[in-house]
Amino acid sequence: MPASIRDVAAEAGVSVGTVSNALNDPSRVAPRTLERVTAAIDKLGFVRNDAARQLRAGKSRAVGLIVLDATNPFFGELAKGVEATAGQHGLSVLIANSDERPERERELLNLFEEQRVLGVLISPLVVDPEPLRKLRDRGTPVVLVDMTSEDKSFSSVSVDDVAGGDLVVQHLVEGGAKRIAFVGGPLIREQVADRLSGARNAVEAGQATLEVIETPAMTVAAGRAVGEALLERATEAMPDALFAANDLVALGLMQAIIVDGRFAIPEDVAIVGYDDIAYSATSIVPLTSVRQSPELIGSTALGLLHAEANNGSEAVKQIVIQPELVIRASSKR
Amino acid sequence: MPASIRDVAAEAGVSVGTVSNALNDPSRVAPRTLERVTAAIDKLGFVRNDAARQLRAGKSRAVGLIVLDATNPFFGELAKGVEATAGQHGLSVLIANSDERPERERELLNLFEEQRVLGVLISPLVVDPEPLRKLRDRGTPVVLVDMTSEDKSFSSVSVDDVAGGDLVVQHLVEGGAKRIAFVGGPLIREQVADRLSGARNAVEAGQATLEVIETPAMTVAAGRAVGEALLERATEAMPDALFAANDLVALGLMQAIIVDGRFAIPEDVAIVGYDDIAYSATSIVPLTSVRQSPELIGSTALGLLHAEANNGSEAVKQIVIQPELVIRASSKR
DNA sequence: ACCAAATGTTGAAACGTTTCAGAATTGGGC
DNA sequence: GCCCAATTCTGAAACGTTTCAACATTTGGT
Repeated sequence: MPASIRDVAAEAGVSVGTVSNALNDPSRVAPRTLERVTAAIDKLGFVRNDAARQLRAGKSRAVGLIVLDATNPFFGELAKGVEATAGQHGLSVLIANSDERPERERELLNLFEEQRVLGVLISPLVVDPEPLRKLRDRGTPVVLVDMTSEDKSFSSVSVDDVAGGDLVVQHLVEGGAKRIAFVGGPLIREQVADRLSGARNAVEAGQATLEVIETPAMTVAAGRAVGEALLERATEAMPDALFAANDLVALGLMQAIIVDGRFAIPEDVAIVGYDDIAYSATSIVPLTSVRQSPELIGSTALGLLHAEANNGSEAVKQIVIQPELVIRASSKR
Repeated sequence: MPASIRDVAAEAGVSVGTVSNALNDPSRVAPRTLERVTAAIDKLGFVRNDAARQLRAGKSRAVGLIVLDATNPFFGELAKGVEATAGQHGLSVLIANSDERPERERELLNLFEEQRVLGVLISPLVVDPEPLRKLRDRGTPVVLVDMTSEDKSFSSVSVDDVAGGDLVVQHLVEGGAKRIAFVGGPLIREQVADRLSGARNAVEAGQATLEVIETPAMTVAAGRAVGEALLERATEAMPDALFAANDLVALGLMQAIIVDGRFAIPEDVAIVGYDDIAYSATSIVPLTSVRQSPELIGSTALGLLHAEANNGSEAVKQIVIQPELVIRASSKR
């Protein structure tokens, strides 16, 4: 039974209304009174009960963030961006983990709605927008993170993967690449397809050829397998530049080529990855990569949420962030 | 203005008490009534207001988790362990990020206390236990995660680093290592010192020598620097086994040795790391490492918290988890 | 058919805060 | 000393839920 505002009022010899004022707008209470109230609070160890405050206010000062995988550093950085911007608006952030399980995602949405959060930021799992739409229609703003919304009724923040692919291939061509291979997959994944499509744009503009090598997944192992296959080719059939659809694949390619030992990176083969995970900078040959700036995504998303919470649906908009090429040794020549 | 339980009661033609019962213990209400209530809930899109429920109940069904760095996969896995076990007890988890900043840590503790969480799991920043002690004394159980408590008044979950160091060196000696080097630092860090001390125990039991090479930090770059220094030695002065105090250092050592090319891993030099980060399994030569099982730490910590919330301070205890050696190619011989 | 027990339902109180209309006090100008 | 305005303080209502004693209805045994 923690001390309530009533206990504080009694201890300080004032009314509860005064204590409340002292808490929320100290300028409205006389200095002497304020002092007594503060003393009483300290003495009793009073801590405001947020449930009661929120019940009265009808809504909370918290936003919910649902990420796909707390283990992925990408989402950690995203959360940091969200938290930083939330702090500026006096909001707090509740982070939860859908673990890529749809039923967990539903549970969390319900939990957040019961909490009457100010809004929800979500990196959605499936393309079943029904629960999200319902939530939004009942008055909780929803912002999609790291994904475009098919329909334009949700705010969203995503990254321009076409531009990213374009950047990479432009850079490779400028470095003198003639035979480029794109490695990644499956191609049905929107992000992969967009990166490839950006690469195609850039190749057409330049003087190079583009070969596509599809992988079943984007892992180090998949990259290594493709690398070993490439090394069996005649030397003249070897691409002189590899664009991997993410960093893990790029690291796998790099490992295969280094173990083989016949080709130097970047002199004989340049390699570029995508995502700029922390380990890219520390690989044997530091990896050129495309940085998506998860922190920026996070803070932008929170900004949209805040706008929508204040101005309603007229504030809905889709923001596309431009990626950035981070050039390191694996492609420098 | 979302629908309240009162609106549902009116719609269904029953009293609010009945709706509440239907929500919390459906078996207590007649099937026909239950049906009407459910229909009314669906029709109105009613979602329970957790603030009111919590106000009435006096406490919430949520626990707070404060981590040092959301970006570190270690804490992501920890969070998963906590969430899984919390789910079994019908609790939800609010994750927040202290970002290694003391004032942020205090803010979050206050936020959680205002929310009247059932308890707090914290990977504490500094050794100023005062705010934690106060929180605990006001009735919120606190469990320290990944850190031993100097005094025994807090529950805690930590990992036995001495045992981990012992395991590693035992394994190396069994593989035939005669001249082992320990690489890591600074040695004032408790975890590093403990790992070294475990290594010393094992060396004394076996027939090998142990050299200590202290590093200023535990990064890939530091490991690579040590590796390059070792390679300048006469061949017969080269250690035949390297125990790195974490995986990043081990990866750096490995990179230096592979680039040099004179020594084979593990035939000439065995390498073992510590932490078993995800990238260890995918390095050029898969790395043997010591797994701390953050998920187990998390679920154990939540268990302690739950016990303390139910049984009070008599449930306080310190748990030390035994680490596990994961043997991969870098030390197999 | 009757009674007791079991089952189902009601309605008001209570949780701790904020809000706000109005009461009380203070202070300045004359 | 008096009046008006500005400042400060008060106290009760309201937020939406759960709880629980009391009331109502059904069931089953005889």
